[in-house]
Amino acid sequence: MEAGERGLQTNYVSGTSQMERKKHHLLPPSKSASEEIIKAKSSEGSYCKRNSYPGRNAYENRSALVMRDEKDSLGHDRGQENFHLGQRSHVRETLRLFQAVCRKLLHEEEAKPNRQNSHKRVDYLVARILKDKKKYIPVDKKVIGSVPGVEVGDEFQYRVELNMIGLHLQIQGGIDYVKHEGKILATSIVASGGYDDKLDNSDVLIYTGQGGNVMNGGKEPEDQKLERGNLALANNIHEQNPVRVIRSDTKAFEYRTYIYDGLYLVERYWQDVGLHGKLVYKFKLARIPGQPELSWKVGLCVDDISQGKELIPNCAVNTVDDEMPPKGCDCTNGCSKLEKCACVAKNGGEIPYNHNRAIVQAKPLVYECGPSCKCPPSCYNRVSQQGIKVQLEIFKTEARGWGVRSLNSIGPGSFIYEFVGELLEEKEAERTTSNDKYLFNIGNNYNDGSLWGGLSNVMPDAPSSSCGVVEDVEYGNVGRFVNHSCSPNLYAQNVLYDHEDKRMPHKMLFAAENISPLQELTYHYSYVIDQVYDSSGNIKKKSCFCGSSECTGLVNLSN
DNA sequence: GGGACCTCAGATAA
DNA sequence: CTTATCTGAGGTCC
Repeated sequence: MEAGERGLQTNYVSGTSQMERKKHHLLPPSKSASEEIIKAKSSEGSYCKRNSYPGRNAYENRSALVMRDEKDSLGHDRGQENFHLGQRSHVRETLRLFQAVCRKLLHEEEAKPNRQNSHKRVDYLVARILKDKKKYIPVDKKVIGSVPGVEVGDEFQYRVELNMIGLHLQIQGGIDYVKHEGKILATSIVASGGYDDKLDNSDVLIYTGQGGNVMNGGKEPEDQKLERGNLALANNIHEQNPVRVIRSDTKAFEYRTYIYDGLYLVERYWQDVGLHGKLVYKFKLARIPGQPELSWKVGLCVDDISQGKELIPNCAVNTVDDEMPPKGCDCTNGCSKLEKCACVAKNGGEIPYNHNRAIVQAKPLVYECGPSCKCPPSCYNRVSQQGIKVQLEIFKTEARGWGVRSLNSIGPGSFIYEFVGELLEEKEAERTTSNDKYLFNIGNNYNDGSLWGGLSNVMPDAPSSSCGVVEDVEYGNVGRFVNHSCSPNLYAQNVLYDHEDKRMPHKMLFAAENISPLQELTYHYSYVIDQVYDSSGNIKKKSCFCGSSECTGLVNLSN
């Protein structure tokens, strides 16, 4: 295999013939960028990259498309695999950064007393900033077929995110296309119900063409023309090249999401009379078989999934005893007067959460309003104390025993659950730890880089320093089932609200990124190297199967 | 109070 | 340089 070809490969294989396959392997991201990434990532823990991608339910049994490739030529596909994994962390990093800065700016907007001259479109603003800072995934030419690093089931909050990672390069347009050998071919579409589409749950999608002022109510409706996006989609039929489909789910839990639904082929198109009486184009797209099932489809039968399995009840109240609580704030208006609120002061002058209850950024310690505060439960500074909001489920993973996943989409910064454990002095922890208990340090997530100075460090991948040892005991909640990952999607945040003992903060787990339904929740067990010994004095290590490209392959703990 | 509808400013690619 | 575009926020109406 030529090194240069590596980047040309996409994960897509439709037919069996080499000729057919070639059609779908077009227009890669830049070769130099790909090679750089491969170099940077492939040396890290390669043997750990087994069956699953980091924390993705739908990928545990991997895409059949890739499997087929692996049969063809093993060496070749390992390179491709590495490339994908490298790109994947790149993609995740980019999205996290975007989301983190969005939360930050949104937070600032919310704090403004009058919203007159405020930026209404935080998404555009942040997109611009990241573009200027060259944080976008570089795209030399538009990719036809799978985009490396993006997997079926991935979810996004804003359209610009699709643009940022090269999944769909139109900011608002629904049909993205590229010129190829004198013809325009559609590369991706966004189906969000703006037009009169048939968006049922089958693998067939009837997509309405663009134009005709269907979306623009101000103008006279016209017949749609077979040009631009419509022409591109029509051309796809002859070329048989795949189209990436991104669906919008407006009925998602909490907020709307865009979901990457995988590759489709345009089968035919026709004209129809639209709602306004003018002609529109309709395109029939069929999902290419062999791709991972979409979780939102599975989500339609949530009841089936949860049957016979344990659904987690609301988070157990913490185990801290009832010492006299400290004095809280006297705010009666939900602590919106920042300069007057005692709790806000403890947080450095701001409420650490957005109005949508997402934590803005990791801090060494977050002070929520507590029982002694006069503010109502609806106060923006009461989030994690209100317990689990997402539906969690314990499930059997492929290679890691039991794990935990959510039945809902989870927005970045959302509170997930409280780790209920018991604080122990380190020595005592060593002494009392038996083989089957979880023992690990909970780091504090303090990150000193200012947002603008250290953009890439806004939301840490893993706790950094340690400040105590927690042992999960028998009354431990869902946290005991959450697996370790070297590139986790949760992180632990210290929170105080019902007492002021900084040695015993609540360990609250928040989402570090957008998490799709049924995707496994993981976090970094921030262990301290060489700290855990077995009974004969040997350091305990355990193979790690998290599948992350950053995986070291070993977890130093007894598990 | 929430959902459906409207309006309007918008950034970018074509 | 226009112009089109399955945004996204905010408002209104029921």
